[in-house]
Amino acid sequence: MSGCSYDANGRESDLMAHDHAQLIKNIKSGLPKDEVLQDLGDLFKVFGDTTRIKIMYALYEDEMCVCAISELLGMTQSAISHQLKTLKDAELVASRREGKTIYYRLSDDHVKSIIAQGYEHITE
Amino acid sequence: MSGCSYDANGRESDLMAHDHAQLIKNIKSGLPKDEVLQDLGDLFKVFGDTTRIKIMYALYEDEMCVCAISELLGMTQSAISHQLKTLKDAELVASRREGKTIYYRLSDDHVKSIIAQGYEHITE
DNA sequence: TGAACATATGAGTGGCTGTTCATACGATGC
DNA sequence: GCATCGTATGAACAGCCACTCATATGTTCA
Repeated sequence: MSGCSYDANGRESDLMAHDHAQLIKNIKSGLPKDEVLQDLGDLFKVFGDTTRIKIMYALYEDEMCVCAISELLGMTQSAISHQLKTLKDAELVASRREGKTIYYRLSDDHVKSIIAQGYEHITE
Repeated sequence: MSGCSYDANGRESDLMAHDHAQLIKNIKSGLPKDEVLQDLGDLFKVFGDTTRIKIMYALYEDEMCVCAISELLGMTQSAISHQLKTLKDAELVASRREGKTIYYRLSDDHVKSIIAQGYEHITE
């Protein structure tokens, strides 16, 4: 397993250098459910792509239509559309239709907060 | 290119349904440098994995050694060590040595903020 | 209805990434 | 020195993901 000497049943072993069992039990009880942790990872996965970051930044101030985003980023309409779907599935952007055009906007203030925190981290 | 009718030179075209050129110029000037956007994506990529999320959550309250984390998550010491390296390279965790044992901790309050914001987003 | 426009979507593909396995490194105690 | 413990690391491999290409959907206008 882990390699260091602990007692898997929760009792302290003579070989133990530090008390794992109790610590682990405590931390384990404080952790969110696996499902939540999975969802959290999935959410940040959506942030973890430069194209999607650019899209979200583009929508930071105002809504934009798909072709404007495509032009702004110098990328295919198809590529952008696929990414917008990903963003929408994660409920990070929302859209409205106006004739043939579909305008996308950030759906949430969390998006800005998360990006802002990340920005702070890398620029400090 | 994008498929919708805009004038690539920045002038309005008769076919244009909405004024891309000026909008794009404005937004483009407000965007962070490509390098920064790349770094932002790379940062969130680190958050975008369940194992690493679990590790960060485990370190939320207190530091832990590698083998304790391994045991907590029920994963190989090697797997955890690899992920800790990823986290350390992103400066999300820091470590200190105490004899043979190496303790890891969150290196930054941004980590907590980012996770907290993400948590809010998925649980609202 | 048909043509043009704006966007969406499915399949396919190359590149990235998380885990495993084996092994190396560093510290402690004998 | 040598054995052992705790951790790090390189190679290899499987699964995933962002883009491309072709095509479909939905809207407007004539």
